Amino acid sequence: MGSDARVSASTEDAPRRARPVTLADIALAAGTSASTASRALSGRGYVSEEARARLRETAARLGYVPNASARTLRQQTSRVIGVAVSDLGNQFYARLAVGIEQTLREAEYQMVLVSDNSDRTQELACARAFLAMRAAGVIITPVDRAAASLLARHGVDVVEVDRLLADVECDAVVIDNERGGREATAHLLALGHRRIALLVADTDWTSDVGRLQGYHAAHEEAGLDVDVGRIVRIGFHAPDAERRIEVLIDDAAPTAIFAANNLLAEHAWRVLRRRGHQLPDDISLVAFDDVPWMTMVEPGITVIAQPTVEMGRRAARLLLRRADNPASPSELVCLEPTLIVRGSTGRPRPD
Amino acid sequence: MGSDARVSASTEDAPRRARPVTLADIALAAGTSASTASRALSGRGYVSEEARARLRETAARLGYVPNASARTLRQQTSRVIGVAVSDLGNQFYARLAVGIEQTLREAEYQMVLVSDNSDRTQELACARAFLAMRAAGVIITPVDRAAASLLARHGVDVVEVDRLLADVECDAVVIDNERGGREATAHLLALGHRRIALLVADTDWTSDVGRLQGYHAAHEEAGLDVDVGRIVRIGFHAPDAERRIEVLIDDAAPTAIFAANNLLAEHAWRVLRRRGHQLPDDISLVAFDDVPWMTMVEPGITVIAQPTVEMGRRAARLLLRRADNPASPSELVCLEPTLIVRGSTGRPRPD
DNA sequence: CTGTTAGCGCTTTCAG
DNA sequence: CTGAAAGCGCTAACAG
Repeated sequence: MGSDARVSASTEDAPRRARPVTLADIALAAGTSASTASRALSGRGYVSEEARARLRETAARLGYVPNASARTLRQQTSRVIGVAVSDLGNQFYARLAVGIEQTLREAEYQMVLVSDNSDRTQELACARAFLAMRAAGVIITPVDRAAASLLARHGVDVVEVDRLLADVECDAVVIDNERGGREATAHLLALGHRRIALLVADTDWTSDVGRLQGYHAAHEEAGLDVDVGRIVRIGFHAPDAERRIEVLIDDAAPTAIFAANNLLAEHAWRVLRRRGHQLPDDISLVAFDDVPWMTMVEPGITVIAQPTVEMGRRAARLLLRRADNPASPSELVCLEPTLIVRGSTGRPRPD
Repeated sequence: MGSDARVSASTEDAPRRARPVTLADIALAAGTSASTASRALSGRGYVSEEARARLRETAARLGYVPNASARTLRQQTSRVIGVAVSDLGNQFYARLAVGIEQTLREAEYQMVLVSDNSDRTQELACARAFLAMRAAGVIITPVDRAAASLLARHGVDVVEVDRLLADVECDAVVIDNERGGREATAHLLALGHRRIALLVADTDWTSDVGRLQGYHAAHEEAGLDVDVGRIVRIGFHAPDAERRIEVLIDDAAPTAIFAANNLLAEHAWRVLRRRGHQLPDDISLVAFDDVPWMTMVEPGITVIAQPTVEMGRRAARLLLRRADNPASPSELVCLEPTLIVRGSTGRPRPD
């Protein structure tokens, strides 16, 4: 390729790896002291207009970039917010991060985003890293109690998103998973389904447990018993996910499937298509967590949608609020999911 | 885990934010000096086995977390790598980040991920933030020359990913966009298409320019002229993207469309479906950048696939290599895209 | 309004 | 092998 067209520009004027410019350099160049320079550039404390202008100009001319470490060390707090999510490759978490960042940016905080791959060890390592950088707060989709607990013990504010796990007091943003699970199931029951399979992650997270409870509750409200043989718990990276779904279909002969997250929905959908089951005539499918492909496939997937980006924004706002008012009682924000009916659900085939 | 007593005690009311444990605290508790404690815990310098064990134990017992700011300030460099991508919500960038993080984690670097929303101002702000935290290096999907230039001027190693933009020497990872564009177009030409529309982002990035050139090159190789009326340049967040695609279809009556990124492919696909065009009978579609929905819709989308995660990994490796050997000449890694033929392309309807 | 001074927590000479 | 001392760059008291 034509990579050699990339000429090295005139590096003469700027000595390559020059010592970074410090406040002292600026003070010297502007004929003042470091403290005045600090006051002028940070905007805190009294500085004459004249001096401020001169220092601003000097700083710009010299290409001054404040040293965040020095500032953090001195002030014992940073403008960094740590964010640890379970899986960046999953659009749900990516969109959460988008919402968080929007809000933090407006408040001039720096998001430090990390993916912990749903691994307790990695999550704990993240927490430690956030502590090491003296993060002003942490937003986390928790995998294990240890991380939030460690952070809280060190006085770092934590906001849990998507699920509640902490055994310490902290703010949280979730959706009403029980209601979501109930509405998904009730929708199928109302259509006349009586053999509804549930695919749900095999965690003890409140998100999955809530959806499972909703599934039970809907049956109960309808005066129906649940056959636990129709409930399949499948871990995040289970390599045999699709085979287990096939077995479920063969053994339990469900007329409908409720897939309690977007990944399981994708697996279920692929299995159904591969085996030639028609949606919704042969089998109905309801998903949890609306992602773009669900409106692209034919028919579209009926889904319990989450306000994902908004969840991120709210989490960030909780943290900012607490930065202003550390004493405020911990708050649980519970947003509402929405049933969106598309073509993947219909009446069951008469027996 | 430790005593529940301290947790419940501190949850009660006041002094929440206990002073963090420092090296001096550990030294004191272990009856030694801070320097020895530092040597013991960081593993650099001579420490007796006995002292090392004792200090390690004390540090663990007190819940010591090293202060990254102090260390960075002292050592004049950090273990942080800044990563700025154009759009976290786009799976391409998310997967890039996944690859980067994998590799950095193994090398015990901390990724600081930021989305700059393809905005020059935000990108520059990110660069400044990375400078402020004395990042050991930066990986960037560049939007503007200014950011890389600023970083390089301050002696920070930069790796560009996905496109080449810098006017300074730096490492980079791209794919052969020209070849990808050529293969996509040649595939359509070979099928007999003669009116091939091109949807491409309206940037001057090498990625888009390369794909455009490939489109031209394929026509040239086939001895065919390009009608520029079939080329539509559509910006990232263009609200009228789909309307412009409709106009294109109406005005230029293409028998095939080459959508040069996953977003444009999605727009094109939605327009085609909405208007009832059958793929590939009425019109063929080739995309660039394979994402999951392309194997879910019917028919599947023929695509030029990129090794996205691998691109991230390679970028991280370039940075690590340069950390070891700062003097090494700048390297351009160019990976190969792959044509995957699916059902969305076929012979044009005979006129 | 401005300069002096001190010190955040850590690492690194440099002597012992 | 260990400790004392200095200092990274910045800001907050505190005098002037």
